Order: sequence, then structure tokens, then C-alpha cells
Amino acid sequence: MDIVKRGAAALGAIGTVQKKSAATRERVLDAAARIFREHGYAATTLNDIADAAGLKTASLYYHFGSKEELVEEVLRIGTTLVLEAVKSRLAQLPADASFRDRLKVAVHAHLDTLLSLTDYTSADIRIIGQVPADVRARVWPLREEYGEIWQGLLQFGKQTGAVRTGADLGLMRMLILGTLNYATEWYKPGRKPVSAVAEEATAMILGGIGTAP
Amino acid sequence: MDIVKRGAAALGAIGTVQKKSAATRERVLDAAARIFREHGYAATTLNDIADAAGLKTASLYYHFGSKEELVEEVLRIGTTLVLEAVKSRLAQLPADASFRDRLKVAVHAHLDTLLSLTDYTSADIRIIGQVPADVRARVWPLREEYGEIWQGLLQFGKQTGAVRTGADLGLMRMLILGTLNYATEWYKPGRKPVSAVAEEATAMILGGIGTAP
DNA sequence: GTCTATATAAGGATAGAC
DNA sequence: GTCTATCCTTATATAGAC
Repeated sequence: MDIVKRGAAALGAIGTVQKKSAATRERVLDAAARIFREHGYAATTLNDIADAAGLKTASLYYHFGSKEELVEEVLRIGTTLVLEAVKSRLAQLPADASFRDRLKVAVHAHLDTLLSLTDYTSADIRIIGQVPADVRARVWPLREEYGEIWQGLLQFGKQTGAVRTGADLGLMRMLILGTLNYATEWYKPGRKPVSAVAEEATAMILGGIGTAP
Repeated sequence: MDIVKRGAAALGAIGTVQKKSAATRERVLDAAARIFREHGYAATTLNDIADAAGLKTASLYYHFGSKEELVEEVLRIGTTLVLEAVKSRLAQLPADASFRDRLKVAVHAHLDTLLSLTDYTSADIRIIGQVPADVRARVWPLREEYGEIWQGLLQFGKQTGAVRTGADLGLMRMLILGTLNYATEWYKPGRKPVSAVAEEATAMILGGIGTAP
């Protein structure tokens, strides 16, 4: 099974025999990611999560110290999954790959992780603005690490002349990630494949919506 | 005072002498928009809103039947403000204005309303995915009305040859609005003027991030 | 119109049995 | 590890005085 598809397990001890505890913990995390993603942080109750994971509310406390601790773990997994996906897909490119090739690959990997693989990254994107400030502060460094991958990519584009000189790369990065992340709000699986969204997004980011030069 | 700046009042009886009731109602709405925007729907309590508006929780029920009714009004005002802003700015253009001019004006109007004028539209964008499903269903037609303005704009672009033929305009519209709407998540007033964000966004949407042809 | 007082329900979290 | 039972707090909403 694809490493990324395994969700929470992907960040755990892969290949080892899992204890019952670890398996339950993973079921709880999977349920939490899905429900947080759907209803938001505050509207999701520990009871909802426990029900979906097949145990009682009080039992959650054996695995997590609090609701905040649980959501923090979901956020961490969500960011890690997309970070690893983009990083590894970029690493597979030949060393002399162009900026356009790199950007295309990064866009596809980001959208695949966000829209089709698991609920963790979409939960992350959708609720990061709703969680208590101290939770957000704790996961922030990890998010910045991800941002730096994109920042580096844009810098490479600028150096190779593929990106407008004089542009504010930080602002550009936020616009690009906004284009991609907002897809969690409107994308409905089944109508269009994720790849179609990724191709249209790549086209717009690289050349705009106008007629190609 | 600018009509748009007046927020809730802009949708009320402008120019007439306001009753005390209407003035209080507006204070409540202003407070609600700000706090919903900051903390999300579920995490915002009626007590928070009442405090900010300078009255007791129970008194809110004189003006609104429930929390749902209150948030629905905030959402309606938020969508109406951006819809009217974009519509009126487009109407001010000369009849023979190009697609590029029209798109630029629409982007600026959208971002101005979203990022600097009031809290209503940003609250709308940030919490629409968190409110109870029946509230969302009731305000949906109004949101679609706004979407149609953009859809018409893109169709005009296609007809005049400014937009790639063969493109899925619905998908394109979602990508563009995503680029703009996601700015509510990261934009911090003070660093960059909204106009700088609007110009960079316009440039990317029209011609991509690359070197201009 | 706004207040105080209160009904009612639900959520996060803990204690202790099994 | 998971359960039942329960504590404590807070939320929406209503009743009725002023």
C-alpha cells in the first residue's frame, strides 16, 4: 500500500507489528481528521470522534491528553504528509529539471495530497485558523518548513529567469498556495479528476488564463 | 461616509432617521461579524457578541431569533457588500472596456471589500464552511448570484479572445476566487497595501508568474 | 428595549471498576 | 485499554420584571 495512503500510520513505525494501542490510536486519528475537516474544530465533539472510532468518549483519554493534543497531532500529520509528498516528488526529478517541470510536479503533489489521499491535510488547511492560538503556535514551525520548499522553488525560478524579476516572492507564494488550498472548499470528488484541477492550476500559475504566448 | 464603509447600515434604510432599535441591531451585527471572523462560528458565543455590542446576552433575542438567524444576516451582508462593490465598479467602466481592464477592476473591488472595508465579507468567506447546513442552504442563492458575475466576466473574456479557448470556465472561476479569498487567511493589514496584493494577483491571473511575453 | 434569573442541555475532563 | 458514572463549566434560549 502506498505509504501516503496509510495516513497516520505513515508517520508511525512502518513495517513493525502494531500493538493494539497503536491501531486504536490510528483509528481515532483517522476519525478525528475526517470529522474536524467536515465540521470544523469547535463544532466537533470528542463524542463524535469516539463514536466514529468505535469507542466511548472517556477512552479517548487513554490515547490523548486532551482535545487540543488530539487536534495538534492531526495538524502535524496533515502538514507532514503534504511536505513529504512534495519533497519526494521534487527529489525524483532529474537534476536539470526546469522550473516549469518542478512547479508542475509540486502543484500535482500538493493537490493530490489535499484532495484525494487522506483527510489529514484537508483538515489541516480547513481548521488551522480555528484552533486555539497555542496549538497553532506549536505547529507553526512545521508549516514554515513546508513554506520554505515553495519559497526555494520560486527562488530557483527567479534565478533561472522563469519568474518575473522584481516580484515579491513571498506574496507570490501566498497567492499560489491560496489558489491550491482553497480547492478544499469547493472540490467535490467524482466530477473532475484531481489531475484536471492540477493542470488548470498549473497553466494559470505559469501563464495566466489568457491565450498562451 | 462611504456607503460600503457603513457595513450593515449600507443594506438598511439609508438617509432615514434610525430608530434606537435599528442602531443597536447594527452594533450587534458589526460585533458579530468581527468575532465570527476571528474565532469561527461554533467558537463564538452569544455572550462574546453581546459584550462587544455593550448589552446582555438575553437582549440579543429582542433583535434576532437565534444564533443561526444572526449569522445568516452576517453572511447575507457579507456577500451583498462584495457583490455590490464589484458590480458597481464594473458598471463604471466605459462600455468598450477590455477584458483585462474589467478583470483588474473586479479583482481590486473584491480584495478591497474582503480585506479592508468591513468584517462582513471576510466573516462570510471564513465561516461559510462552518455554519449549520440549513443556514448555508438559505444563503446559497445569493452566493451564486455573485458567482455569476464572475462567470459572465470570464465568458466575455472567452468571446473576445482574451481567455484560452477550450478552458473550463467554472473551474477557472473557482481557481481565481480561491486565489483572492484565501488572502483572508494570511493578509495582515499594515505590511502591504491591499492594492499591492491586488496588482500581483491580477498579474498572475492574467499572465502567470513568468516573464511577460 | 434591556435587564435579572433560570431552565435545559451538552461538552470536556476525571475517578475508579473491570 | 475500555468501560460506566459523574463533576464542573458553559452554551443557547426563555420568562417575566422594569
